[in-house]
Amino acid sequence: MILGSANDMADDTQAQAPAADDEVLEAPVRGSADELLDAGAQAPIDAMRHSTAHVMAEAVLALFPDARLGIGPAVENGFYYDFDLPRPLTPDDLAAIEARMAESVRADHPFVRREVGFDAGRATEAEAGQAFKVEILDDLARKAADTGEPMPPVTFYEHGPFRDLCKGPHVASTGKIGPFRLLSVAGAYWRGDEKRPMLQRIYGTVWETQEQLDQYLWRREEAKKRDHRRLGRELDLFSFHDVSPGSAFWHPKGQRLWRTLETAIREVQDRREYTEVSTPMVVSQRLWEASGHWALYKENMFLIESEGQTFSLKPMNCPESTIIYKTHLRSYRDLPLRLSEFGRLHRNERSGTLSGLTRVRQFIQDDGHIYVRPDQLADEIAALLGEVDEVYGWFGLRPELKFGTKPDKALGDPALWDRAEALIREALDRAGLPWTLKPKDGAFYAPKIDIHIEDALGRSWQTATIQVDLTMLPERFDLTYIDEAGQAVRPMAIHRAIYGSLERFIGILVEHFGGAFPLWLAPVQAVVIPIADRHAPAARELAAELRAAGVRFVEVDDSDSRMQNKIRLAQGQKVPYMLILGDREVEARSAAVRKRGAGKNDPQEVLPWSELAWRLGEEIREKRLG
RNA sequence: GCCGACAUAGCUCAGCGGUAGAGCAGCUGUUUCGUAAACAGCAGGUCCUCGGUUCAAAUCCGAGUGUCGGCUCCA
Repeated sequence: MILGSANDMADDTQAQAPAADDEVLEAPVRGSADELLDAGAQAPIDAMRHSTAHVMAEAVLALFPDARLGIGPAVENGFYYDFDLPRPLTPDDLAAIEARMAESVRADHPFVRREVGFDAGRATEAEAGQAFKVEILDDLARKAADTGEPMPPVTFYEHGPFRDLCKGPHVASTGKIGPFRLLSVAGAYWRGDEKRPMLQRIYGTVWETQEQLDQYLWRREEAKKRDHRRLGRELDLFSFHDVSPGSAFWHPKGQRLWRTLETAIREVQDRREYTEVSTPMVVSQRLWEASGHWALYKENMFLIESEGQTFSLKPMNCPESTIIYKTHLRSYRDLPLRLSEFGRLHRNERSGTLSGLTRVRQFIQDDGHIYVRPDQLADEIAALLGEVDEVYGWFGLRPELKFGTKPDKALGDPALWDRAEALIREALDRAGLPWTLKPKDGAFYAPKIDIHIEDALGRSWQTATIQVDLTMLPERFDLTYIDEAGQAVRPMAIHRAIYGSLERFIGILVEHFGGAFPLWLAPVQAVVIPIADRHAPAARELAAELRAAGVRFVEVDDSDSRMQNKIRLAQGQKVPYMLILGDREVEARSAAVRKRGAGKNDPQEVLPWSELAWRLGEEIREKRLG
């Protein structure tokens, strides 16, 4: 069971995971009034971004005098401000707000800081009908009362007609605000609490120079072009349909990606002495009661009634792994016992959270459960980090490790936690890979290492996980092995996934490569292009020779299109190699090799078939990135 | 789940009360061609679904479904 794997793993990164259009907009830090007041304005650019939020609030208030203000911090690439408004905003409204903002910038109002006594500050907001601001102040007051500290003074920032409760800092005047653009409107719960009112959040971006703004908008457009949902359609990899929301239909070419990845990780797992298992997808409620899922995860499970019994589609593999463990009495000599499983999982995610391949209801996980003696744990973790390093190297992805330690709510003996954390730390250091600490971010039953990767656009995604389970599987399922002294002893369990969810991983790879997969991974590795019909038989011969050499996915374009059109099509499908055959090549049993992305003036090789087959075969075997 | 937007041919989109359109893709024919689009013809639609308003609905209104942007959730 990979708790927190695949979807869950992903879930942890939702805040960082960008929207499809590459928007990286972070939610405000949730919690205390202090944090709500912190505008996120640390760097100078942030001060300008936060100042732009003030100017936007001024514009909104001018258009909607009854608007109530939430908060408006700077975020990565821009800012937002939350408003309670009498009606939903339209794109026209955004244009009107932008126009108002431009006026305020032109007027060059100075930002003026005012400090007033708490009561006066509260009265000011109360008179203005700004209930959310009053709430923030009341929270501050309550906190001061609780800690016995004196009531803090309240600061306002004013510019022109606008005044806002704010810690600052700000730029000197509105004229210092650079080129900006309002981007979108979204719903956002007040203080991030779904029980509180939903406000309208306007996102915007602002930069020092027009060039920077243009560059940013260009990057958003580029990101859209490599959106895996778009490329999935254009490259005919997969599709989604309303008959099964949140579950991909894998087309032949997408399935080839899946197969290639599966074959590759199996090779690693065989080498590392995993044994592969497969467990049922439909599982009785009784098992989930034993594992604790019924109490804590039932909402996310698809249930099936049959003959008076309740079953569920498995959302995780872990409990069933223990059933296989328990089919034998295990000896200390059997450990580590590495059980791998390509489990097909179903999780009934809330409808609004689904998104392409990155947040789905059905996915396949390259799951693994490793049962170890305590003395084997450190070595095993080190080996798993080695797996991650090797596998991510195939794609040119640099794994970023995050070490999550004991959370406040945790099961098991604290001494065991300390020990497990020390072992993880040791293993991380031994691996020599950079890692960061995320205190209290462990699972409730175990500390963990989550693996994040950055795609080509620098966006961070969580994919893999390594979790050290001292309690849950071993205790709940009463796992034991017989030690040297003949005593029954508890093993430790490691939950791990390297790709995580294949769906998500493929989605990330599509975006990472922009659809231009390296040869070893490409669903169409080469297209043989006969110039005229008379070259088609030779083209088919070449294709067969390539397949025999391990280039599995070769196509022959023997349509009656002209060569130019065939090249254009193959280029659009991002096929790594176009092999062109005319009279000269057929005569010499060679092919003109046009590589993906080659321009008019790039030199082009003409290679004999045998050499071509050998070269491409080598490129595949070495998983060369090209 | 919540807020908002969107849903027209396989794809990208136009049409926004008065007989459903384009480009690309597809099919057929002609063409056999040297590095990113040969030419011509044909075919292709419950305008997401259900209900309502209207003489008349792709178009206006309501509900549902799905998708998108966010928020929330996320063992």
